Amino acid sequence: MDKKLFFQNLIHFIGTVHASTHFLMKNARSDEITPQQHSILEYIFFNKAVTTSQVADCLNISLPNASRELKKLLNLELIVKVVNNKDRRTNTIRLSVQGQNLMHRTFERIEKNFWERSGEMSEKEMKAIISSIKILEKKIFIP
Amino acid sequence: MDKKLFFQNLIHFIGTVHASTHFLMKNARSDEITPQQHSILEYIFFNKAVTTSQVADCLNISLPNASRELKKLLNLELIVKVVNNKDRRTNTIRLSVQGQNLMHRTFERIEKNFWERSGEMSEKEMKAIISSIKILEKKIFIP
DNA sequence: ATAATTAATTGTCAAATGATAATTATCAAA
DNA sequence: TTTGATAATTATCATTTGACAATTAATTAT
Repeated sequence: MDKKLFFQNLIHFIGTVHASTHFLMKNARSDEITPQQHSILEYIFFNKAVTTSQVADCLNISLPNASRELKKLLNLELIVKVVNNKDRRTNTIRLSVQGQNLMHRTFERIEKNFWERSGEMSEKEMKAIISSIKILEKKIFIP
Repeated sequence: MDKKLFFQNLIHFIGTVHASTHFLMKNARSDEITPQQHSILEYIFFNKAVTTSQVADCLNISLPNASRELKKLLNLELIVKVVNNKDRRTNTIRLSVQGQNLMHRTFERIEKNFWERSGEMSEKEMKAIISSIKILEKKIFIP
């Protein structure tokens, strides 16, 4: 298989994932927070504990701006911040209980959108999808 | 398989795709355009011909703001706009040659980032990935 | 033919995000 | 222990994006 063609397929797939995401996100994001703040909370949600630098690096935000947004989230009490003992310049950031609740509520709305679009799904279909996801997560979209 | 668990896996996967996208996008986006304008160009790129309303709907932008961004892209000569004969209130928007070139250059940088991260990939691996993508595109991320 | 819709545009203001310089605190190495 | 590097913060300004009202032109329905 041609590498060029392979990559084209991949890019196309990423495009469709983004399009689907836009659809699933409709009316799903809490209006307490901005889109970027949602991305940050989502990132923390999946990674459990992160530093300011990690947020900046992984979401392509400058460190000062990441720090600013995290401060806002802290003021909203959606995250908690603890200074690391190992290296006291860094801090560990986690979701607060409120932050977790907010994300859960958001995911519920997304789930609603999802099932409305997809309709019923057989056991077999679900299993095929999950195993496809596992393959892609192993080889391409390393979590 | 539990529907709830199935959806959790799916959400997690979408999260990893987004994270990977952020990584692949590093230094890839042309600095002639803003992030949102890039999304719009990407959307037009994959859908060939779209209307202003479609851009607004699919990218979750209000119609006035979509119109504004498209006007900027038109001034940059990255898109072309033709009034539809069927319904003269609407217009068909496509990438200009310049717009196509810009996207191709962007994808080349993304591709470079991708192979740097992934290293070599066997024929067998590529085929497994493509067929996983096809399954997901058929059932979940309908293009 | 008129009225009611619809797609798109323009203009305006507020808010979010991006970029950059300067500062503080901590750590690591010479 | 001084020097240099790193993580994070604060402050500031420019740009981008979001929200909304008003308008125009074309279409559809009555």
